[in-house]
Amino acid sequence: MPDFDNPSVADILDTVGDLLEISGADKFRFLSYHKAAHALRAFPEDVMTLAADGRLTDVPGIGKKLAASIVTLVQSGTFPEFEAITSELPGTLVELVEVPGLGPKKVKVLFERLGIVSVDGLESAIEAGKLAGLAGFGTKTIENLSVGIDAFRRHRQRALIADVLPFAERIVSAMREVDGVADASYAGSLRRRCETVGDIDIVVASERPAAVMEATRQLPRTERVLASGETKTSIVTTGGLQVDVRVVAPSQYGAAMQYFTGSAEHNVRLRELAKSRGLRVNEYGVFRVHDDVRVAGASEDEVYAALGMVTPPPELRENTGEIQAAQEDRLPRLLKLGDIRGDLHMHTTATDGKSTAEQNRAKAAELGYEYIAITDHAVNLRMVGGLDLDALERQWESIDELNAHGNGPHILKGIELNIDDDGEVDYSEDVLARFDIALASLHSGWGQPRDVATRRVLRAMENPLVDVISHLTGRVLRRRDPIDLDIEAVMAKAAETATALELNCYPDRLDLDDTHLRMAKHAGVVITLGTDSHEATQLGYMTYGVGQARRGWIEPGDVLNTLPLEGLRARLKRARVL
DNA sequence: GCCGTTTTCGGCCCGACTGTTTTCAGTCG
Repeated sequence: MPDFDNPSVADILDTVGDLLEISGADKFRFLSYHKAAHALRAFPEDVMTLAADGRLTDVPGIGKKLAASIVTLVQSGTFPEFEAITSELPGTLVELVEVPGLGPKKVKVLFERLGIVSVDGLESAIEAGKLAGLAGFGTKTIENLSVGIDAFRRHRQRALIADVLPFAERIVSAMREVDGVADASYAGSLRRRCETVGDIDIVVASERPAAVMEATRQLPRTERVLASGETKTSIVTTGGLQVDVRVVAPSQYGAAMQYFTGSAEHNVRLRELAKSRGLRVNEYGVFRVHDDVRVAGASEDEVYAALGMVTPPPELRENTGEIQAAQEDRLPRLLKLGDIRGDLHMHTTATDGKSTAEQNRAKAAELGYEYIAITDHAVNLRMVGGLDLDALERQWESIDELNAHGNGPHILKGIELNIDDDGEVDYSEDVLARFDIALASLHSGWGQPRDVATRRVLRAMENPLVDVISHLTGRVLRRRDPIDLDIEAVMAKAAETATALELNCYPDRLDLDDTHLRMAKHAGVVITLGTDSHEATQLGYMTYGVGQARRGWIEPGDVLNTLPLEGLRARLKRARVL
């Protein structure tokens, strides 16, 4: 029986949905595939169990038809609808839809008229001038497609941390079950909490490496074994992700973890430092050069101590000042998930969210939060039903009701405002004054010149009732480049006006990035963390934001929502004028 | 294709922006 998990089934459903859309199928038919895929990804039970128990229809969005298809899929590796659509359209068309500027309709034209089935094919066709004269493809569109292809190439290589981390954790669990294994962990960019990762590095401590190598080759979703030797095996998963598993003796585990966690730059600097002390560092330990005696290696702390420093947290290991800080024992005490007392950015069914305020509060209670802010879209974002004054009154009333009755985290009345072309926001001052917290963000104008875009953000920060600028650059990882902003000017204005900047924790945003965060800290700008959750389960995305914050050297004192509720209120910008 | 139901079929959100097919389709969110 083929091995499937929720993401791999979801990926197949998404492919069918995309191909159906390209083929011109009914909108609601292809959307139902995407809805089912999305629900399956977030569903807390495994698809194989659900299929075996006949409970797939428990997943919202999966009805009788899709349940039967999924059962067939997990039993046979395919299902009739998948076969039918992939015989009509090549599956590679899906990648073309990923190119910014290309949607299903244009992809269909490219396929039918020019036989283009891939991004490479599209690029060749553009270079050969074959698109000229094609209906719907003017000079400007063709020009934009070339840019889109570049962006596609630049962004597609690496996987999002949120897509990889759960899989890596399952591999680690599997490795720990292998006979003779003393310890196992993921290392590399994943352990450093990079926002995207190119592969998964696993380090295993065992005296019986052969058993570990065998277990690696047998991992679920292994498509291809690239290499498999005595202590190292590399595989490629069905999702195209490379996994490298390395086995060392338990006494070498710390050195191997240090070595494979990197970064390369961090390790180079460390080895230079070791050499100056008459030492040598490799994945097996720290050795004295003159007599080759091993002086450390069982633990990372031992390795770093041998080199005269305390252990820097993995998130800092980029050779950007952490080694000197570690030598001087003045490493920051980085933010931890447990420091977060509430989530300051989420949407509800009042706009484009899937959960109610009450459901979000229930999830927040699970997470141990003291408060949350409901921050639905403001009126000018009409495409998602942004809230007008009447809708606001209704929402405030229901929040008052929830806060008065029932227990759970306190709900703050928030809003996500739109920064318009002049840097103004959706409501007048008297309305803004009635929120507990107001975020403002860019939702348009992605191609604007730097000075124009920057002016909008600066203007918004001058509003005394805009507390936070949310997802500052608007980037979407692997999909949309950040808007071109004068970040320095933004930081200076934020500090001057006491406007907080949000670290948006949604996995494909993670906006601010690590560099911006360090800039903010340096400038004395306060940070908020918000998940931008569109359904209650996504409140769990906070962990990815905390990882990013740590990469940005952020400490609890830099973050507003580590404060208790009254402390938070007192520190929001509006407290100065209200 | 799912869902809810006034149980057997109709509803499923929609507006702004872009480029171009100059009156609107396609993309985006």
